[in-house]
Amino acid sequence: MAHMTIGKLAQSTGVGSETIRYYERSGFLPAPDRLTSGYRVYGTDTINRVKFIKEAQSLGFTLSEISELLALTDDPTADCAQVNAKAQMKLAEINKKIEQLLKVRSSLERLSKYCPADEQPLTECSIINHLYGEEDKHDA
Amino acid sequence: MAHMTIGKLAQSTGVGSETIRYYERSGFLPAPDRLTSGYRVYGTDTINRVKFIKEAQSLGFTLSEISELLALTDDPTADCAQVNAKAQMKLAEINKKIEQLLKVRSSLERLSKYCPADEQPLTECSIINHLYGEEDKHDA
DNA sequence: CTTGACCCTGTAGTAAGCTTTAAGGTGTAG
DNA sequence: CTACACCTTAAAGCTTACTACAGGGTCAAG
Repeated sequence: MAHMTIGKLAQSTGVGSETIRYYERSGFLPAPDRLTSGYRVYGTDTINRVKFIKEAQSLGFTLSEISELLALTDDPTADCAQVNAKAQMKLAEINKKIEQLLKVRSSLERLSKYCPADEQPLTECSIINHLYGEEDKHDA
Repeated sequence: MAHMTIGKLAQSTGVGSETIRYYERSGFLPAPDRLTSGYRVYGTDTINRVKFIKEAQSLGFTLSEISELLALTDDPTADCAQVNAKAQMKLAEINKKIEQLLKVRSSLERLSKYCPADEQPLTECSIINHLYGEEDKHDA
């Protein structure tokens, strides 16, 4: 299994062949060797690189950020501090998103709490009334 | 101020004129009356509708969901339960997102915690090692 | 009457990360 | 030899919510 075509790589990494070609086109994966037929041939190192991308995505990194991380791993003078800085930036972003969602959740929970949630007409609906800019009767 | 052109509506609602035309094109706002010049003319009801859209967006609803909410407000047989059902679905979505982000945050925090974060080479970096699929030495 | 702010339409571009399509060549099992 | 799965390319399409542009018409002030 030292050498494989794109379908095998796709299978080994759990992504589609099209996605792999897309990664190549976009510069996230290097151009692989080719058979005389033109078929792409990959070694196991590419499996690792694709898995790296997937793992980093699951940690919330975008492809362009991942591309920067990959560049660091390809740079012999790169150090841990550079990687950690990126992790800290991502953590800050994630914290911000969590904050926002918590706020949205509590607004929605509050509105929903006072909604009769039955066959009342919408004039009685705390949610609709709020959306139409009316003052809430149940402000904290 | 009972009647206004698109610029005034935009100003009153804090969105751009282009956005208002976009909402119309997309069916979120009804086609307004026109002057002989072709200029759109709006009444104050449209201000409310645009504000409704913005408020609902800030609660995490997408435009197509908002379109459903607007359809309910235009339907005399609609009741509160229908609105609340949508609010509950949105709450469930938001909760799911929050959960995911909390998981991602704790992964990232853990990885970062064990990263030397100094001038160590990347072979010592807990973050990079994790991304390359190596087992963490510090699993809980 | 000119200037400048405003309005019109239709089309295309943006971000992000793929997915799909069209039209065809290759490799292998039976 | 014939299926049939697999591979190739370039280009377009998808989603969401706008935003920008080109090329033109309108309105009010001075």
